[in-house]
Amino acid sequence: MNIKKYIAKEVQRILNIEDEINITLPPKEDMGDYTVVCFQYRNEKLKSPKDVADYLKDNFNDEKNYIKEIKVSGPYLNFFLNFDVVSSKIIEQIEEEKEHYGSLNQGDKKELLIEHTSINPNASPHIGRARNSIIGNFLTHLYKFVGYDITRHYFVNDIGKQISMLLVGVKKYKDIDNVKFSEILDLYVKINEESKQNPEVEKEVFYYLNELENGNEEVRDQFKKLTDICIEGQKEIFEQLNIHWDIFTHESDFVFEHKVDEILDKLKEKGKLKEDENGRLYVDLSGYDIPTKSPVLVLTREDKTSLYPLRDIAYTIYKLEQNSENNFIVLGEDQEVYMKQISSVLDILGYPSPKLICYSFILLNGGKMATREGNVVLLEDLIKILHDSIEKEFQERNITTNEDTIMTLVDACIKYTILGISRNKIVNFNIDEATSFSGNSGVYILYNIVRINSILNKNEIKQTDIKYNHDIEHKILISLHEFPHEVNKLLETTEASHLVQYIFHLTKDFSKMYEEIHIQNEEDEILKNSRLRLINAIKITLTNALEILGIKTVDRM
RNA sequence: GCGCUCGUAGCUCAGUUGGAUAGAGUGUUUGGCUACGAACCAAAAGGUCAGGGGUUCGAAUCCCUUCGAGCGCACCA
Repeated sequence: MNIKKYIAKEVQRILNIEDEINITLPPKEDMGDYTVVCFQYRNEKLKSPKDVADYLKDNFNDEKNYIKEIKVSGPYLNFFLNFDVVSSKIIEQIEEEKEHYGSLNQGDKKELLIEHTSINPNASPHIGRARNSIIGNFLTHLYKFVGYDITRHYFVNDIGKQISMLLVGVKKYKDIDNVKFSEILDLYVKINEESKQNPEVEKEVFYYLNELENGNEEVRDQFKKLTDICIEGQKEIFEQLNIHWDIFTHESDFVFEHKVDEILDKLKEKGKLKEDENGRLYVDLSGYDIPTKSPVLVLTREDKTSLYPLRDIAYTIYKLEQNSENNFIVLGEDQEVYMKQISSVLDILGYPSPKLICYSFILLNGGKMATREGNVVLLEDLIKILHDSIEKEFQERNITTNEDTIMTLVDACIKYTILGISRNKIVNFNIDEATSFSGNSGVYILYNIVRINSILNKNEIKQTDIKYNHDIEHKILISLHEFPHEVNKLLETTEASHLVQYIFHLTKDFSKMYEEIHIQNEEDEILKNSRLRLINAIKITLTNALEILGIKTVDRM
């Protein structure tokens, strides 16, 4: 059953048009349950929107008896649903589909490849970087939910200047065999400071880079050792947020396996590879619409060692060869133009481009976070702070709990907060707000699901007739029925904040229902059961919605 | 300087893709735990939707312009 489609079809039939009919929700509940705005359907015969509304009302054939009343309110045509018929259909659909409710199996087991995070292996991730991971993780769960078969990729940047810089730092202040992940960030900040004063550091950095690209096995081992420590450390932190990957690909592989040389050869064949007076190789991208001063992309240094774009192109082609149809990448806004350059090169080489999901930065106290400068809030620190304050909340309430529950709440707080803000909006990170558990927060949502559980555990659901007699119940029913539309919308916009809004409104409505009407003490057996089934349906829908965000629920808290 | 993104309540953000009187959370003031968990609910106050112009039945939403913020603009990754 799809009530919107039902109404839309009938409107199309009456007006004899093919246009997509936009069905909206009226601004106030007492105005109706669904609205058709009639301005755009005026024609020769029906000159005013009110004429259209009247005409639609008079000719509407409600053959399934879903509609109780149709009211014309100026240019608006408002539909009041017949809940005696519709309620049980909505509830039964959710009960049948359970953990799949909301999915229309849009993916149909097709494969989908997504790359996200890919942090430089020189430090512990900060919350700015985590936005990438959390969005990537959301997309993974979204597409999985609608039936795609997902492969998650992580590009290990193990060959760049930063990692060489770090190597110099570690060698200087520490021992490469004994350095711990937790020490890496300090070492990295320290050596960056020093390289500003001492040009010798930079020299050394390039020395190791050169040796690496020239196949010096010992240097290669050292790079590998260092990146492995970092990647393992990062994985451990992301594990706490239940974020994982299937495939880790090392950037250096594309150099050692001469994949980058193949790219250069192909570009040469196409006549697009040029060399400047210093011996650097670059691609000429004139003809492509790229907002840079000069339409070129430099691929190698003077000594022909590869620059990042060249290795990235090789990597992207590797991914495209596995999946060229559903190929996603999550990148910060600073990479947007760069990605256009890469796409242009891919086009020259005859490849499509990955679908780019972009997001704006997270600012700290109004300023940008920079690993190099050390002014960052580390994800692991945020996790600790949240963990401790949640633990304290439990103690104050005299509730015994466990580590799993606390960590699920921590995870919910972080993801809910980050995903609640539109991707292209800058996030001003505030530690006090991030650790607030009241109002619109992940904890609020999980708390209300716990209240539902608490009632369901004490009462058995019997399959009786369904009836509701309260406005808030009707409002919730419509929200529940809207969920598959919401998921569909997500696939178009890939904007998680829409779903966060949906979750919050539904949760708030439940909370209101909980406050205003009896459930387990209701004497009318049919009403009581209907309400139990309603809150169970709310639980299923919320759980599914949270699953899409990558958030788990708890039974008790 | 040019390009992209953003500017909505004291603060943090929504706004159903151009529709009805612009909404939440937080903060402030106030009321509610002898009914299912008060990490909750209810009420009040709070707005020149950055400013100006335009498009039309209708604009926070689209176009132009000014101001402000973030990001980017080849040899970092």
